[in-house]
Amino acid sequence: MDTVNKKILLVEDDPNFGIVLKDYLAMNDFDVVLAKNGMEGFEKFKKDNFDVCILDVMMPYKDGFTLAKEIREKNEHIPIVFLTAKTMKEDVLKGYKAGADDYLNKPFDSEVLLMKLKAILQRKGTNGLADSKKFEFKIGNFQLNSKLRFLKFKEEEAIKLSPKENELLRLLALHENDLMPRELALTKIWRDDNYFTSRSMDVYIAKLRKYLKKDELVEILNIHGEGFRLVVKND
Amino acid sequence: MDTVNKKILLVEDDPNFGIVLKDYLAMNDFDVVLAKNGMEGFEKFKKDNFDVCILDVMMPYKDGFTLAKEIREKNEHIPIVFLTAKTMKEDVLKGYKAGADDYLNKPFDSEVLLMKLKAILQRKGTNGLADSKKFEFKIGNFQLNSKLRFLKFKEEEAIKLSPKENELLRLLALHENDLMPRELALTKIWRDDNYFTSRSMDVYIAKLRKYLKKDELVEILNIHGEGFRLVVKND
DNA sequence: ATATTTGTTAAGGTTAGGTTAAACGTACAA
DNA sequence: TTGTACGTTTAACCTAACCTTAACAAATAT
Repeated sequence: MDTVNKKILLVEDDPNFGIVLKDYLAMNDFDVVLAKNGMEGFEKFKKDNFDVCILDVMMPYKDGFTLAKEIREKNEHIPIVFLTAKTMKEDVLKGYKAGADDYLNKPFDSEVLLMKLKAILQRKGTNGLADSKKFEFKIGNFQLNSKLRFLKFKEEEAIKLSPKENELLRLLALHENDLMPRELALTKIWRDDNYFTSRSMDVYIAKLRKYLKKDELVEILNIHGEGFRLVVKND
Repeated sequence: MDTVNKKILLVEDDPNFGIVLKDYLAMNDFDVVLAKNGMEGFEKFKKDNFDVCILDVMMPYKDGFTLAKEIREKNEHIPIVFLTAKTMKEDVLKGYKAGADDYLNKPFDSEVLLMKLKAILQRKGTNGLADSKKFEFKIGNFQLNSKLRFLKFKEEEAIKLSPKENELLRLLALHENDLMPRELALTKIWRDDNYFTSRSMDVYIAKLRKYLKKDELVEILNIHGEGFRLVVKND
């Protein structure tokens, strides 16, 4: 099962309201990253894996709609919820065009927001069967799509991954910054745990390291006798 | 894109409002089936394939939430939009629990409803159940008409496609930019999955690649051991 | 110091896929 | 009937992809 909380990117320029909402969501077992404007929001989005984005519409530098479009380019499945002070129809329409999953007018009932988040997460399937359905990952400046088996660095052309490379990297990503036990990979991916499969896995670790070398923020560390750890610096 | 209208199941007990809304949606190129209550709504749902359901909450015999649950049992992906006269919080919460995709309070702006429908249908994209009806596709600079079995590049003369070529390309297009599993094509088109049908399919992939070579934005990629992916760059 | 684990590269074998051409089958026309 | 046209399958050959094993070097543990 997953003991890890759902991660929310909250982009809200009003610092007072932002902090309050962040704390409220944190109280309800969400991990919240707060960004003060669209720019910062996009930077933070690129550096981490989120389950939902909550975007304020009215923001300096970059409004919520523009941000939403940028986010959609990076991840076409992540749910986006807009917050707006205005009930203006044009805004609503623009929001849906920008790929909104939901829409809330300020002031809104915080309980309704919670309910919407729950509903969205459930619908996207990231709730219950999280691991088995999750196939899009952000690893530093890389984007891993383990369904289509490719790894993309920034705007470079995607590298195709072999099934073993793909599953191994996915497993490491699921345990990002944490131990991924050697035995886990062997039983899950190789379905056998012996000297040779273990050496085979080491070969794949070497391959992945070669791919990931492009980004100095990303590294696969060995924990002697235990397993490996996918480290992503600067969070 | 597709010339076939999206089909909506509208369940609304107020006959005046129901008819007006139905006509309004019909005017906007939806095929609408109107049901006067939950019972009738469910019967009609079972008898046809819809793209979206719009359910009134307050209805005699069977309310919208109950109906939504029954519908969900039959089809876990079909989008459901609730209409309610009340702004009551409990209703909203109950709605999301029942698997709502969206929510509208009466009176609502009909243009907003249209936008929501569009957004929902777009989001559900090509994996809606309306697949079987879809036969016109834009693939980069190509236009595929899988009913008339031709493929047209820009203003050039249309290329005639054989039945197998046509069905295979159509299946790829339905999964544009996503994995089209090898096995899916074999079972759907060849109705058999063995070494020879598989090789036959490869031959057709080669033929399609030859046709599609004209447009460098379009490409059929192989995902080793999984299937193929029709990639369209710059959309 | 010695044994064990890990890092890395390269060679080998196996399977899947890319492509072209010939064989096959069916429908239709002469 | 025989021929022709068309779509599809099978064959053949080749390349690419994938995974394992081997070999040796380096790090780590006992």
